[in-house]
Amino acid sequence: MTDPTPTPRGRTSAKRAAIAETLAGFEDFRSAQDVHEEMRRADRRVGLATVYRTLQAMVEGGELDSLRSETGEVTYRLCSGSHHHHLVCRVCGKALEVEGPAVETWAAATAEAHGFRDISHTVELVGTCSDH
Amino acid sequence: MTDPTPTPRGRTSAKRAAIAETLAGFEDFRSAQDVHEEMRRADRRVGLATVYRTLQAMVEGGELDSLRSETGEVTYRLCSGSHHHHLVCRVCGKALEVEGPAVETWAAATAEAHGFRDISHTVELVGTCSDH
DNA sequence: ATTATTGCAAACAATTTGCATCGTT
DNA sequence: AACGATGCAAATTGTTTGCAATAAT
Repeated sequence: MTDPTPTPRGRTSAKRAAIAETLAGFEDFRSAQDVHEEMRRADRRVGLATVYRTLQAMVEGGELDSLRSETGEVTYRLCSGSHHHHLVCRVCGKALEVEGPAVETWAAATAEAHGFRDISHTVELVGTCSDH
Repeated sequence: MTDPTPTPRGRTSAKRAAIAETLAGFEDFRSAQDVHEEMRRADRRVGLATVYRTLQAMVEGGELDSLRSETGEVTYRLCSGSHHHHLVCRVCGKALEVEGPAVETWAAATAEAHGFRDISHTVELVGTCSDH
C-alpha cells in the first residue's frame, strides 16, 4: 500500500505540472492537440511532442483516462477513480460518466463463457443531449 | 421487407466485387490496408484508395461492420445482420460476435435517464482467448 | 454519351522520433 | 556532472482527395 513515489516516472518539471493543471481545467475528454492549443492560448506554451509524451505517461501512470473519439483521435481526461463508462453528446461533446454494473457483469460472464481471460471492456454511449 | 436494390449506391464493378469477395474470405476484422495487401497477394490488385472508398461505402450500406482496433485503425468485417458486439482476442485477433440484450437495455435506460436521444452504443470486449 | 469508378500521386491529420539543448537532481 | 525532459523539425502512419483515364449504363 505504501508508495513513496506518486508517479514513478522521471523527474518533476514545470511543464509537466502545467499540462496537468490544464487538464484539470477541463470537464470532458480532450485531445493532445486541444490541450496544446489551450496552453498556447493561456500563454503556457509547451511543445506539442511534449504534450503527447506527457499525456501518454500520465495514462500509464494511471492518472488519466483515455479513449478514442469517433474521429479516431485519442482523448484524455483526469480519471475520477472507479471504473465507469461514458455517455457523450454527439453535438456538444458533453460527457457524463455513468456506472454500468449490469455491463460489468455481462462482460465478465460473456468472456468466461467463451473461455477468454483478462477481459477488459470498452463501452461508449453516444447520443444527443437534451440541449439539442 | 422488399428491397430490390441490395446496395443502392452507384454502379456495380468487378473491383468492388473483388473487395467484397476478399472480405468474405476473412473471419475477423481487417483494416483497409490488410484487405489491400491480401488482394495484391492474390493478384487481384486494386488501388488502396479504392479499397478505402469501397469499404466506407459498404459500411454505410450496412454490409460491413467496422470498429477501431486498439491501435486506432479502422477495421472491417462482413456483418451478419442483427445488432451485436464483439469479443476480440488481443493475441490472435480472433473475433466472436456476442449478443448483449442486457447491454442494449441498459444503454437505452441510461441514455433516457440523462435525457439523451438517438443513442447508439459501442461495446468492445477484449481479452485473451483460450488458445493463449 | 453520360456519369460513376479507379488509380496514382499529392495532400492531410494525428502521432512519433531523432537529436541537440536545457532543467533537475 | 549525469541523465531525464523539452522543443523543433523531420519522419511515420493511416486515411483522404484532386484529377485524368476508364468502365458501366
